[in-house]
Amino acid sequence: MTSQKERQKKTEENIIHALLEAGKNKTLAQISVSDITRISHINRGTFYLHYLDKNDLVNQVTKNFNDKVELILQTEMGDSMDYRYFSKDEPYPVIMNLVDLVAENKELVRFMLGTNGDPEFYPTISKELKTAILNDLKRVKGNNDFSAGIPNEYAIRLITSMIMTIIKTWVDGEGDLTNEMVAKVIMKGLYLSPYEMLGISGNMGNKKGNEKS
Amino acid sequence: MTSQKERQKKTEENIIHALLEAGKNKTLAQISVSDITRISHINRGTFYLHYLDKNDLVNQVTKNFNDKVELILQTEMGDSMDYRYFSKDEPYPVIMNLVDLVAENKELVRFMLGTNGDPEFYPTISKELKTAILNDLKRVKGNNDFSAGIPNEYAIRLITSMIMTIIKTWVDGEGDLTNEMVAKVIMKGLYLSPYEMLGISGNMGNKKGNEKS
DNA sequence: CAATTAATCAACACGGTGTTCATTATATGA
DNA sequence: TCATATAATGAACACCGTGTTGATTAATTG
Repeated sequence: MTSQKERQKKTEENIIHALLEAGKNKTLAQISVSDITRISHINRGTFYLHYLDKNDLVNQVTKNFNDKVELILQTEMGDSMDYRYFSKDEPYPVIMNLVDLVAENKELVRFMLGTNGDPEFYPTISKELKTAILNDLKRVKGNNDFSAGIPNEYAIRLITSMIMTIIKTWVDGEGDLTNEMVAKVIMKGLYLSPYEMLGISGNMGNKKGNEKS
Repeated sequence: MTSQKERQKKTEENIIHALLEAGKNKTLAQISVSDITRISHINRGTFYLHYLDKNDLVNQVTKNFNDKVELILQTEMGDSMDYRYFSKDEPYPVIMNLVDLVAENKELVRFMLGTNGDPEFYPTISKELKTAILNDLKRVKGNNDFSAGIPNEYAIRLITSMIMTIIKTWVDGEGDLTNEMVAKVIMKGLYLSPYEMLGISGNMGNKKGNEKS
């Protein structure tokens, strides 16, 4: 029935599941290999047959996810900043694919982005996003700097943090929003200012300045 | 010369300094009490005369900072969303005070917000900001929901993450921006969309929709 | 100078780590 | 089916950081 590889795979799945389970009560740092093996009813020695240590486990799990993110960014990013998507009120394919990926790994993302998770998770994905966005910007606007009074580094970090914040809000929440709804929220996050989102005098601070009084 | 209290205070300052020093190479979780006492040339037993454990140390340090944040938010928030500041191109006093506070504790904030820092640091300040903003919104717009197609929870989290991102970018960077410049960047973050910041067709996705096809 | 308090030092049991080696359980394929 | 791999178990090991204790030294106070 079960091959040797399937047997190993099942053990590793148990280990990963136990990691996420332990993560409900403890920080990643507080979780011990002993915790994981206790929860997964696996011998502690067995753990070390599969992973070098706890860090190795976490690295493999997160790298697996990050690779999928990179794949999406590298293959789908070309369509971003295409105005047609706005006129159709459709999210960029990149965005849609990323959201779908998150949906497929919601528990993992919730844990890793959460207080108990891996502090490296957010920065790693953030950096991937940042690179992809920068490439597209250069393609659209040329190599020069593209600031409206705001240093590039700030502007780009704000975009990535906007995307990450929406995703985090989504996985943290009750999950009532569909994938497409979340993708559309991200799209709005690109062309709406915070005050516009809140319905606060959308034009009071337009770029031309306002000398009403 | 040095009183007993000053003696103790100096020891605690050494401990805190050693914590930040150790944080340059290790995660907060990886830092051991032994690390801290080695760096500060203090007996390990002495550490336990001042703090219950490593967590207690971190909690005291962060709580001290967070209390100052709350004080600013509670005393200065009233002026926020006052249009006059926009017409004068001046940052809200709240923003200015927060930026000044960060400037005074730059190394601490850099560490705590960084990958090696306390995973609770960001969420705690974020929650404080969120509460303050919500209170002001209710004051300005009444108790109802204030969405422009974006759920409230998302919109408010986006504002706080925008502020936090700018602050993190600042403390991470070379520090070339002055306090006032950073405060102004935050102000722009309130009424500019990411695409507007990057100088990308600021009106292509306005709220009325664009059916140019 | 005597009393008080801060800091040091050595020793302790405890718990998790990563490794080892022998043993048991399961799958493979001739 | 049976011998052979290989996956998983179980027990033991030294190592390291923890948090505590009790005795000692150092510094401040009045």
